[in-house]
Amino acid sequence: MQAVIDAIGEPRRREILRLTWDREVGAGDLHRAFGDVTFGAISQHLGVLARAGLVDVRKDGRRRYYRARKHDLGPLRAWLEQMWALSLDRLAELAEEDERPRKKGSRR
Amino acid sequence: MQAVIDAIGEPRRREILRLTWDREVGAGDLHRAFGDVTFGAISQHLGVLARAGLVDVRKDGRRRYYRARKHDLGPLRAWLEQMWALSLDRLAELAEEDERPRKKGSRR
DNA sequence: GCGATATTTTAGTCGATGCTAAACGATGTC
DNA sequence: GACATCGTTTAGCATCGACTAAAATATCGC
Repeated sequence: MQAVIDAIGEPRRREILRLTWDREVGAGDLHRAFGDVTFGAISQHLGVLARAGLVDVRKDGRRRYYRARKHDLGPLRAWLEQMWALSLDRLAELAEEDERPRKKGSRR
Repeated sequence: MQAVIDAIGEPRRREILRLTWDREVGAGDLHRAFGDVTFGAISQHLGVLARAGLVDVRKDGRRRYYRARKHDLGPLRAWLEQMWALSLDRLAELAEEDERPRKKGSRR
């Protein structure tokens, strides 16, 4: 949870998540998408995101492709919803939204 | 948005939000709830939360009562939901791959 | 193997932020 | 008014994290 918040607390990391949200993107492409920052810096951000479990990495030759792991923003979402659920009568509405696929163990 | 994330990025501030989520709490009571930190530090956290618009303050004599403003965590929630919304189509595809019993999308 | 390419890791700098202690401000009580 | 109580603000310090430049690692083509 803290790791998730730390990860999305940095604007560049949010941008990386956005860019990789529904397709793989190579580290170099990500770097080029920014332009005002070093490759090293981006790599470090990717490291943070990976350690927080928010991106997947696929290695292909000397390239590395990153992709957001949407469902692992879940803790944050759950936290928010729990906050509301504790007090709000929107509980029913939230419960409806919440019936998302609960597939095999992709929990953490 | 950034202000909201910064505000909840600090564990103590999250705890303050939690404590004031559905009732007013005096600054002194909040301080006492922590115990391992100065009154000044708590006051500073309260300032951050207030500036981010995440708490209301009510002044009564020399006391100040704080209370979370739930709906102003909205930006974060909206951001999260937007992220998911952006990938809804793809999610639908994925849902097909899963052996998930096809139920109509209860998404809004 | 050698050099080029793609990425990560490391060392060091700098600015932001949380903390404490102390000064300050405002309000209640005598 | 004098004094205590409740809270905020300030100054200074320490830690953290984002950044750069450079070194290290890995893989490709020759």
